[in-house]
Amino acid sequence: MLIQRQSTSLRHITTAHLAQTMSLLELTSAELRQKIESSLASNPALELVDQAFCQKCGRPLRSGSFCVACNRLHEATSEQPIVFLSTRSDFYTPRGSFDLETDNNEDDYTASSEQLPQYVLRQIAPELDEDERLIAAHILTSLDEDGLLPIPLVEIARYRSVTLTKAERVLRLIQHADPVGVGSPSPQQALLIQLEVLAETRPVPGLALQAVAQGLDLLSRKRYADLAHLLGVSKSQAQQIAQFIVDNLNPYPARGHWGESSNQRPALINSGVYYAPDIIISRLKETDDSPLVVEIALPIRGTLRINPLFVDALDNAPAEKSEAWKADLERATLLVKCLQQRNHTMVRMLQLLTHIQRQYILFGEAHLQPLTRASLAKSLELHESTISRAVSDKAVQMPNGHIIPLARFFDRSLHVRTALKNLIEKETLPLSDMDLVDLLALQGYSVARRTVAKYRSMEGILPAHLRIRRPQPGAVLMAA
DNA sequence: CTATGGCACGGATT
DNA sequence: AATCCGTGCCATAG
Repeated sequence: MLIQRQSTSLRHITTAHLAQTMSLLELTSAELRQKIESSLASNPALELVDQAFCQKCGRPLRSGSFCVACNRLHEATSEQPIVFLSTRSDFYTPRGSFDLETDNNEDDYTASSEQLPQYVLRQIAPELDEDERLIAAHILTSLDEDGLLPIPLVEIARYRSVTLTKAERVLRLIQHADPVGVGSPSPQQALLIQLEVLAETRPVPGLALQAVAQGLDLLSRKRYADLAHLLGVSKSQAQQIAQFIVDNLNPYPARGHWGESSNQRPALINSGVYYAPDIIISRLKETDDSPLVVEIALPIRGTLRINPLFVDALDNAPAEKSEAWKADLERATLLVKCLQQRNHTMVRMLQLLTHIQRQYILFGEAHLQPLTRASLAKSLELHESTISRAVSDKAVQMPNGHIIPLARFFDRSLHVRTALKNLIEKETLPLSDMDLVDLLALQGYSVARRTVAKYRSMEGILPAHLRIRRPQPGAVLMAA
């Protein structure tokens, strides 16, 4: 009702409204959370009520997302997935006291509810003396939520009045602890350290180092052609290197690896800490015809709303403050509205998306339905750029626990590639690309010979004449 | 001569 | 408007 009361005054800023709705859409829940936190801190008109409300009827709720009366879970069918906004704890990487004012208590790291810092510290504690422990604690509590160190190390050294060399030693230990690369000042450094550690246990393509060191921006922009040029190799080799990097490294150590490729041993990079997905999909029951349950991360626990006290205070506000307060209220209302809009769009999109890709979600990559953002936009009657934004950078946790980018749902060729992989795995005699074209055609996939070659190299599979007849489907990654 | 990789073009997608 | 992706043609390796 509060919102309604303001809606008249809102009318004149609908353009701003739209603009902000869009920008909220493309944020991941973690990013959105930051935004909300900062708005909350700077805008007195906003208030966070530590109370959840049933998403159906709006009644106060003790746990879950629906009240008992509205609990529709039993109505779900295998056709109709259940999609709702959720505050389940998996979505939150607890990062405890991060108050801007009071982060001067690095000393009592044990008292903090942070998990990553503790986890790292426990690993390296034996190698540290008392002083160094304090430095480590300082560094670890300063990490941002990606596990990177946003402030210069010198500053910490100066603050702790120790030499930079000493601080560096500590940082180095931290970086080599489990999530490898944690505490690095930049994603690039994190990657370099991960390569270094990785190289201790298995061969790493030498060019990967160069790619990260010199071509990182090309890499992240997927400018493989330029990257290839930089490294002096072919484009597809460059792509293979990029693939290797994506598969094995993680520029944001505090996030878990962006799953898939089950043959990756999680020991090294993975840890108790993982990147909280934006969406979690699970089954209601263990059966194959079970309805899907889709939970969309709410960026914050509790409910964000306009503070009623603030509205009351507005009436008898001192004249000179009145304007500023009104502005605050407007911004706050806007944010709340946009948030609702974002949630609504996400729910609608996921509903349809999970319905279409049900087979893929349950039975794996071979069943991915080729789907474009455009067609989804059309059936939802949304603009395609809306879908693009809603999809970009989001992470989904699948029923099998893997965390993948939401964009994977729109892969145009994944099903063909997996069919291809299967064929090659089952082959007794190495099949040439031409043979593969025919076999794929038999399965209903018509692709050109050249395309088969491309898919092969995407999957890191060697050409026929270099494959052995052994049934050894292991991960052949690089051919030097 | 056959199997593959490189490059580049055109249409689809974002 | 920018980018991605499948394909055709040609060069090269085996």
